[in-house]
Amino acid sequence: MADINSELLNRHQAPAEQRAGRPAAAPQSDAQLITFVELLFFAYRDFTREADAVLSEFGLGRAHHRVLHFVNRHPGLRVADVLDILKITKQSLARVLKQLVDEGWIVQKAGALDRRQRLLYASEKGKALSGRLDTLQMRRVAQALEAAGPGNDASVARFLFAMITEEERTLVEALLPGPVEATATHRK
Amino acid sequence: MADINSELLNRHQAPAEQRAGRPAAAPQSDAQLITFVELLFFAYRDFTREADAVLSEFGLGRAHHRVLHFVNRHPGLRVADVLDILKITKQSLARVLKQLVDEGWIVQKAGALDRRQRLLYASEKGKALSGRLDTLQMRRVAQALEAAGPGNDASVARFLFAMITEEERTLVEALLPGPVEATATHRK
DNA sequence: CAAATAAGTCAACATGGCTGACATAAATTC
DNA sequence: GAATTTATGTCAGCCATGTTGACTTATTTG
Repeated sequence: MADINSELLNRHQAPAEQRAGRPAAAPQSDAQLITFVELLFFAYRDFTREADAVLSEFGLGRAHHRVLHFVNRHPGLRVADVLDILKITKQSLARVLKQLVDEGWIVQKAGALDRRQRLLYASEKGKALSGRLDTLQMRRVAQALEAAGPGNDASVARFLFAMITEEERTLVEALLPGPVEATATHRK
Repeated sequence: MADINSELLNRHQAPAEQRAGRPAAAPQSDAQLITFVELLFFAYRDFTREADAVLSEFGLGRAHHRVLHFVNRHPGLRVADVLDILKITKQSLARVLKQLVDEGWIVQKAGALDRRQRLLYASEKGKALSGRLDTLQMRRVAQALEAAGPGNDASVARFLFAMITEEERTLVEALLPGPVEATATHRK
């Protein structure tokens, strides 16, 4: 892995303007947009790292984390809700959910109104683990928001929110702790 | 999936202040930080969707995309470089790289100085596919940057960059088309 | 009561990670 | 020049997590 840095440091690409026929009036050059594409990959790659390491101590994976997280944040979530949030199939969910229930991270209760429903709740143990993982990820995010600069939280939130497929945005907004526009603490 | 919206819309959680003993001076409330954690999940989930769909038309997956992308962007990349960028094992890479080479998306040339090296280049066909996928993802990013607000590009870039594990940042910066601080077109 | 719905389950398969062990060719070092 | 290190490839197998399709059970609803 020796000299990847030295090799690459002198390889910054030519400006997009001298590439395909794109007017200079474009809001972003291709090179700038590619920067964001690549940053998203790297950011997400590392975003999940610490949590994955903790999870593996308990014989759990990222899939378990996602289920536990949303169940913990939304007590009483139905199985169908989780499927809709994660966009995975019932069978994929079944595998990880079964383990989470068998090992006591999540408990199921029949719905009071509709007894076909299995409402999901994090157990004390589940809450503790979910909280621990949340702490790791919140710490990383907090640090990154600081780097973004004070007063820029809402911009970052709007960016991430707009990355979501349009049809999904109302569901996501309903799931979030609060409206996307209210993520700024320092300024509006 | 009927009533997830109505169920959830009234479930916004109590402010973090009335939770564990955290001073009010904290730069971000827990709820706000969780918002970013969740937004990252949803944003990335959808970020990869369109590209995955195109890739599957060609019998390729996300792993192929990542290799092809970085090889296309950095012609002459060595196998060891790709491993270091993607943080996967040689055997994982071998599987997808073999297919990319066998099917003519990527070509290998022995290094001129060190003939043990297999320098990787995207073929014309590979460049075309990579470009097509880049276009999809750049379009999505451009739209999201617009939503973030003009002049906020650099903030978003700094946020994403700071999400990367510290030790990896110099390598990533070397790979990007330009310095992270130069992502703003409208203002500094 | 019939039909629709919520959830669970079985079987099989694909993708993309992983480990460990070993092979080959070329470069480097002694 | 022989020995070692390095860059890459490869075999074999395992694991996690996604997929499809078909079918069951309990319960609610029309």
